[in-house]
Amino acid sequence: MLFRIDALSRQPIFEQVAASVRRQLSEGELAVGDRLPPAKEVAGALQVNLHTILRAYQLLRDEGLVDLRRGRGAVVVGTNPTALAGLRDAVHALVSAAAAAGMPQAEVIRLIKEEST
Amino acid sequence: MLFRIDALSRQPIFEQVAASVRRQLSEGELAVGDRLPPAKEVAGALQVNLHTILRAYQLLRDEGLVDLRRGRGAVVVGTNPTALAGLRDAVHALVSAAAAAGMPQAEVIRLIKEEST
DNA sequence: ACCTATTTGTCCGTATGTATG
DNA sequence: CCATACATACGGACAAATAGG
Repeated sequence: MLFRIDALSRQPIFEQVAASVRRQLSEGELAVGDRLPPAKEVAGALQVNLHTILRAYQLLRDEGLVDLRRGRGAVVVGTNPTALAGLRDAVHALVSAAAAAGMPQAEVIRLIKEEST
Repeated sequence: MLFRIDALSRQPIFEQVAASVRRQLSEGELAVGDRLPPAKEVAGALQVNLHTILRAYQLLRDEGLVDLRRGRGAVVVGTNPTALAGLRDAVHALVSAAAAAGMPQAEVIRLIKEEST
């Protein structure tokens, strides 16, 4: 996998790494189900700190592009404009809104059931 | 400002701090335009690392609740009435999307729980 | 069922940069 | 110019989940 980082750029390193992954996704060099290299490996290759790569990965996770799990790594999950992707966005939007409002999960589920009827 | 942290909780400290702010927002103890105490100050009071507080503040920023600027601090920009309005919309959008995808309610709730973790 | 290695998650500490006032 | 306060990055430590032997 290719990660090109410009140390002189004013753009943060973690942003550059995330952008690198996004670009490969949009160009089809990365597909759903593909696994990103372990953060430690990327950090070594780019000679940057492990945390910086993990931060990039976590950013991609927040964007819904990858699934991040301990012991398993980072797996591409997004990038397909399907009905399910829209649904995933809807879930994310709802959970974020609930968090912003300080609403507990149980109440969110109650609202879902109420709305479904 | 009150920040209560439970060191024994399995919930991360930065999440507890963010939740603390969200709660004060939803209860009107914090209003738009109010400024959160400097991260350094909170860190000192709670005896946790500065970064942990900054991470909580950045999470709140990502949720659209506060505006974060260097030298200026963290200022509340969002509040619960708007958040609650957005939440109603989010619930409606999700239920509609689930219906369109033919997804059963139980599965939607499972997704909510998964996303909430 | 057990153990080990892998990999992300969180937190701490420190240093330096940069925008604001 | 100077103090304040967030932003990024580095490094280290330990925890927790996963996978494989």
